[in-house]
Amino acid sequence: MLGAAKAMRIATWNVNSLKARLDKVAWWVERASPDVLLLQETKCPDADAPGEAFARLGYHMAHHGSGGRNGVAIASRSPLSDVETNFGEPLRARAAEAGDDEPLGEARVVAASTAGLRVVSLYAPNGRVVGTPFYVAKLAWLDRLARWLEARPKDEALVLGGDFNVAPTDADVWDPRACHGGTHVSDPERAAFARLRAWGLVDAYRRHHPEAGRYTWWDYRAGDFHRNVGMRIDHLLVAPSVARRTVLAEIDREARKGRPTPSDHAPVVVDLDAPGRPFDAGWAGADERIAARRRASAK
DNA sequence: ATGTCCCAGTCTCTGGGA
Repeated sequence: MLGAAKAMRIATWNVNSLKARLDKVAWWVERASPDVLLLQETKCPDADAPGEAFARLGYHMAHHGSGGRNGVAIASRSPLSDVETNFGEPLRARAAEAGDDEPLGEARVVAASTAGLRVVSLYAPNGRVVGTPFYVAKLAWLDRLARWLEARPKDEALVLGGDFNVAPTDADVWDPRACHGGTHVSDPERAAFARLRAWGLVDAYRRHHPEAGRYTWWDYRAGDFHRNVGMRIDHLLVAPSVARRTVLAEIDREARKGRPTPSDHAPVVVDLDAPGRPFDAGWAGADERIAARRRASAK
């Protein structure tokens, strides 16, 4: 080998309002120093996207949002080109033609080329309740995502990251029985996620971490984070050529802690190429502390 | 515990969404 490629760090994070979280995101950028950061639920209109703040941190930014809800972005230390929003759909016309107008009309995808990669930041619909029109629209959106993917060249250095709102297996939820019948875990949602993997995408976190109990989202209520009552619904899915380059993957639960209020999601991080510095994502000892807390509260 | 947080609009409170 003619010298190892320089290490590169990619992260995805649903920040639950980029405006409310700007200081926390800036702190985390300093902490983790990602080369590429995929953001979801910015809840910003494009005109209010904090491009200047990111420029001061050393990042180029592409943002797609209309404010209020949803909103996605890509921040990269390298320039961004060929920016595409919502899979290149004209926002409403072709979506309505496909019979799944609302979710496709929302700002849920932005893609760009940067640092030799094609990166996609996505925010899948929540689905609310199984069997509702919102759930049906979520499945339609995931189907559209799969069809978009299946039309891509197989040898592309693709990174598909974001909040998929799907926990792929029972190992990705705190209690399969408690979750049964809800969204994020239903067979059709899991089949939609499996279809992305069947095409060839690799779940980068699982490639490095087979253990259960590792989540990316915890409800704000009822102390769910401190009891580790969560789900792994944020993912970095990477093409085979990128998967071979991954040397580390982590979920940074430190980012879910503290005040002012954090996002209800934690960032997912993957490092490519040469091993960089180790990443203490805050899980060391956490399982034992959570178990002890459970034993104490059960008494 | 129906438990919190964020946003927009009705705007120092309420309702919707997650």
